[in-house]
Amino acid sequence: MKHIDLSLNIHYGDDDRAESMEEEEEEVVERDHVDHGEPKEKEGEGEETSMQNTSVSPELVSLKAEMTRMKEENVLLRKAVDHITKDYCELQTKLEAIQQEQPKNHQLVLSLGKNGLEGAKITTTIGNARSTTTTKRSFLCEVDHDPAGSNSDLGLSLGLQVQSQPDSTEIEESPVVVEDDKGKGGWLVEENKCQQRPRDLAAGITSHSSTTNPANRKARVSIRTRCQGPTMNDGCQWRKYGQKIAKGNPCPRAYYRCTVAPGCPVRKQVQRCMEDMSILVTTYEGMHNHPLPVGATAMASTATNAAASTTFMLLSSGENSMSNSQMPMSSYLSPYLQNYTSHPSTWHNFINSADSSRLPSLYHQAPDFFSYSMSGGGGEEGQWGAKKSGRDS
DNA sequence: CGATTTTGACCTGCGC
DNA sequence: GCGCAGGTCAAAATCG
Repeated sequence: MKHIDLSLNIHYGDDDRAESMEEEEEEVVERDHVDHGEPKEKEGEGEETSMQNTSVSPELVSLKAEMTRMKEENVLLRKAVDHITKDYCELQTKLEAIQQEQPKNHQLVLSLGKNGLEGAKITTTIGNARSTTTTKRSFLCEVDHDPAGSNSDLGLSLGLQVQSQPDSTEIEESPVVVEDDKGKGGWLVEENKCQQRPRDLAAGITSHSSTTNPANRKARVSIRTRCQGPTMNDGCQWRKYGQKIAKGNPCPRAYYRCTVAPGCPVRKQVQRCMEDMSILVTTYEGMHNHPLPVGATAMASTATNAAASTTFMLLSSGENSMSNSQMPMSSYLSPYLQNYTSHPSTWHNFINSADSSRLPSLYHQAPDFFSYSMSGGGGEEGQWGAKKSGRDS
């Protein structure tokens, strides 16, 4: 009996990615059969005649037709991958340009303490976004997402843009911000009480304890994401060093320390949201004292290294806990994320091209992935999130 | 056997 | 000063 190899070898430079694409291809083929509602032999009609003449089984004919279709699909996918790779490179270039501007802007943010922010008029320019904002306690940072796509080529998907409000308009506290009802446990206050503890001094941990230089204070980023696993995969290595049950939330809070480099002061807390157990609240603190892994470098110069590393972590947060694979998935997911933030249609394409069963939360609650709150060293906080692109969580 | 996780104890800051 | 809550330590347990 003749053996026909229908396997498609698509090399995307990443095994998992290639695997998911291949699986997706198979799904496409199956879906096509259903959608067309006609025998698949029909497309290979010309061949079928000759095949019948040579008394070849219809099964072989259908397999041939299927193979042809898959080849075409393969070509399309290759083009898509090339296009995405090219976009990714362009975005990285723009990101670097933004990174050069960002220290200046970030310093502005850090120089404003909690009290200093109240009523302060902030004029910030990041990328092409310029805004004048009168703030009450916090400001919102939001990924620019232009549904019309007119502003899609600005690389703003990685930038922080102060969401403008007309003067005298107060910005509401975001529900994403981790802050208790007394307003004392949240980041705003914590920034003010951030001190270097003797134990940290003994351990050589460089806590940003300065009370006079806000820029030296620890930057903290709180991120909410829908995640089934115990934690998110952000490309960094973390070691759990403690767990506590915080008051008011039955879900334990886990404490992790970065172990990529010895002595790295970055820590993160992971806790499930009490209101919605599917939401994982991850809070990062500190700055990495080492180069981030490949997958975690793409956004390393946003507000903090931690903020950067988590931004694309969101995509990998599905079933994959960091413990089962340290592969920086973000290395290939970030371009999709970046595109999504400016191209909802691209995001949709990515979703369709990925194996959605492996990214359940990503697929169904994509908008939530892009919300995070952050607090710079000065006690102010921001939050950004991609605007919804059709699919509600 | 080394790395990681678990878990109770301990430390620190804050409010009363 | 005391109690509470959050955060960290470190020994024991577990995992690969």
